[in-house]
Amino acid sequence: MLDKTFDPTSFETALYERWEASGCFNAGQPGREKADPFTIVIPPPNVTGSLHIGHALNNTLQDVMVRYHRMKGDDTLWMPGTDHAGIATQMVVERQLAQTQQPGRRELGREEFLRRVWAWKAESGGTITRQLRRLGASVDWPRERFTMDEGLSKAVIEVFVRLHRDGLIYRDTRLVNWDPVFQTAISDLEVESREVKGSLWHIRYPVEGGGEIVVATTRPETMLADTAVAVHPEDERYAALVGKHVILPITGRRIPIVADAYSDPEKGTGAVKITPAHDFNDFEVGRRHSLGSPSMLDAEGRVTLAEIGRGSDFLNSLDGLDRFEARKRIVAELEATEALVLVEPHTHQVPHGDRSGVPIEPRLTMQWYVDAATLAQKPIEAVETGRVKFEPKLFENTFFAWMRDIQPWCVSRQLWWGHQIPAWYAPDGQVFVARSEAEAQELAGAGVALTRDPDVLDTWFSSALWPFSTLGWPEQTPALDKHYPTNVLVTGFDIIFFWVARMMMMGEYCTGVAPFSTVVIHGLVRDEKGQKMSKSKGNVMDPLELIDAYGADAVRFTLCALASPGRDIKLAKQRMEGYRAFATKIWNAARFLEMNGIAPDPAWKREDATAPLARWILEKTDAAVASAAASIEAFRFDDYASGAYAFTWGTFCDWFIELAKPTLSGEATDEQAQVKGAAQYALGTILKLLHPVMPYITAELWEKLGYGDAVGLVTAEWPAVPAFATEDLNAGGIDWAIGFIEDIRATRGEFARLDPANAKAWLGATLPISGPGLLAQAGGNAGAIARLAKVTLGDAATGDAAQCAQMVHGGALYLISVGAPIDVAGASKAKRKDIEKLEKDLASTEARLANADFVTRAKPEVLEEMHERKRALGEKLGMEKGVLERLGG
RNA sequence: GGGCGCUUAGCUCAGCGGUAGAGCGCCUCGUUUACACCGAGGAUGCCGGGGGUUCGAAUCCCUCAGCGCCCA
Repeated sequence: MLDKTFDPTSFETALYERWEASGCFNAGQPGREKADPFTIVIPPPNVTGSLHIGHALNNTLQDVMVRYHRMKGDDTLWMPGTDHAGIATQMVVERQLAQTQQPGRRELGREEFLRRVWAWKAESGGTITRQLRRLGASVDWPRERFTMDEGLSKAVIEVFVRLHRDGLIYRDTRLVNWDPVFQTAISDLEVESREVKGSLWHIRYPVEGGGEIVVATTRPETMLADTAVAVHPEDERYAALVGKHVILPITGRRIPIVADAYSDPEKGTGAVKITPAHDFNDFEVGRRHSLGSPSMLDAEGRVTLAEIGRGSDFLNSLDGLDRFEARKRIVAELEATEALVLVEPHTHQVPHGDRSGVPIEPRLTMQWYVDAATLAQKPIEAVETGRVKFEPKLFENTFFAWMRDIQPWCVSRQLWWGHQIPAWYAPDGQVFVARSEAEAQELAGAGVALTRDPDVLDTWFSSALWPFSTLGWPEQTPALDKHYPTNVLVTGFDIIFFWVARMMMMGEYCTGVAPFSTVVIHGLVRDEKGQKMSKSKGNVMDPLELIDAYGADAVRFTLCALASPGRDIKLAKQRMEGYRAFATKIWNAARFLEMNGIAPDPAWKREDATAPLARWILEKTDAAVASAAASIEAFRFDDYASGAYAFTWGTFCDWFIELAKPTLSGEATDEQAQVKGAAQYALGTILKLLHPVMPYITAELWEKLGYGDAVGLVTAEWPAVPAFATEDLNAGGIDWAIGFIEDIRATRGEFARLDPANAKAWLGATLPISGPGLLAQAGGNAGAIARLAKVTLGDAATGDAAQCAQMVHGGALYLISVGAPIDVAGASKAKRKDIEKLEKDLASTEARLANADFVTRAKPEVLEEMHERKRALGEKLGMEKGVLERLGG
């Protein structure tokens, strides 16, 4: 017997353990050797991470698809794992070392430090994968991969070597985004703009031979490395100065005034200082004018005079100062020497490292670059030709915009944790890229001393290989053969560039095909006010806490139901309460069936179900199954959830169970047996239907009610929809009965509504209702109608209409004898309102039919519908007027 | 500044050419063979403003306004 109260926490964890232990989530289930594959690779979460609500959404959607396809009989693989998150992980371990007063990274040395990182990973790297289990994610755990695994590392080396061989990876000296905290290059995507309230300093630069030019800058300290002043070629104010030189304050260096369209005459003074080594735009200007590009900051963001030379005592005193301290001193010095003209408050966007949180420095260094523009060609074409589709399609624009303007991808990082670049240098600087040191030595020749590049690759380099490296590439493994290319990638739109673009570039390059055929983009999960969740705002919702409070199924269902394609989700706890109530409803419905001796019947045959109610629920069930499948296949997770909800609660609980009660409580007839048979089938189908989104409660009920064991549901066959399914959705007049019951209930309300004293007396009472042909029309549903509408049915309309509640239904008048006085005023008011509405509708329908253009141009079926509408409205209007008349109104 | 979206019932959102839908909330009523995390009934919409296309527009086009996101 089911417990009276539904408590998800009492069975969720145990169920998951059984599922996992049984291996039912794994690909290659028995008998599916020849089945179609269905494959999703998880976008590998950061190994240092923990599950946030965005992961919960992302993985719920994947799980819905995966569980659905598994039930459809596909050989389904959901590949799990994590990425090694170079900077984040190194940061975590370094912080841990510092907190426990252990020697730092540099003191430990690379080898020992890496040993510590692996130790950390072994101990703490499983947080997020444990949490995925709590969510119910049905991934193939035995195949779990990590981007630093041996096989995946081998793939990384292989790709690097191949790219190098093909000239698609090269070393270059360019400006990179430099993170002074981590002292490494980071990618554009790891940089976020933050609005900063700063100043615009106007500085006077004396012109050689007399005069001056005032430049405006947000970064005065970089003037130490200025190599020019630029003015707009058409700016008449400065035309005479172009070609002359200025003498830089502080360093005393002589630099040219150049004409360059980069300078905006409208901004500041119209003259800008050019510091090629410290600004991306200036770097371009420098290149156009063949300027030098000395740096004035070192890797830690401290002033260095190494490239600009020593000079005055003041200049020399800056050596080694932090960049912000140097700015203060330089501004003070400029002020003291009256070189500072003006300081304006100025709010501007400053790039910050997303991990370190400090302003990044553009820094001129030699790094390894991937020729992304070339690699992007095939992915672009794949999307253009529809080989890869975005859902929703709109996001293809975002993809194109980025891919068509893609910059060289800097892949080297000055870190220790990651895939060390397979490049070795000879003493003369010659580079040998090879799969191993031995291979490099072979290339270099015996006896040449080789040093390996100390840098590692960007984490995204290995993540980009994830869809095939996890399946064994570069080996042509059976798994790769079967499951690659994968079917779907699911990700948030904020991460299109990280995942989608890079996986597609590498997939096309390495395997010749796109790594997936559909990209499902979902929105961000925000708080109920639509604000982004953040720790600082304190509005973060922890999915684990939500699961504890509402159950994993309710959390999953909520996310699924709210997942309109590509739209952000405003998540309120209230929604989860609502869907927890849904889970409770299912539980109670199951209990009701159990209490009525309705049990799974493997021998049950749908052909035997001839009773109208049985036929009716079977047909509704079939329609719900078809619609759920179509929604999931169309990636309409919201439609899937709301359709299943409406069917389960509205159709099955509110109508089927209620209509079945008279039969169930009566004699053990053949009809009762049929209704019970249909009921057990419908409930079993509901459990299957909801299993992709609510795996726990469905499995628990599946087992407790005796449909099978909870593990079995995972691979149970998705319900079949027989061909006769939608033939007759009004089997035996059930739909008529429902409409009739609804009208009686509404009529009661109208005729009792405004008179509380009487209302109470007869709202609760069973009243006689009669009308022409009623008993014949009600047929086998008479008992149910009587029960649900609280009436006793009679066949002919008799009695004094003025003393009865009157109901117009389907072109006939029905009288409900009332034991107490009816609310004449209230009913008249309601009728007048009905009549008004009917008159309005009729008038507009008639107007349309009177329009010659409409009659000649509208589709025939629309025209016919209008005629029928006119007829029905006219008929109903006439009858409602009669009702009002008899009421004396 | 450039690009993309959004604006539909009090709230959150579906619908995207044939007379407006859901969930939640609200109001009234209700201990009936599961369920008060429930049941029954009800109210509520110039579908952001304006213009156009069409026999017909929430739905297509233009425009304005407000909001949001991305890129510079």
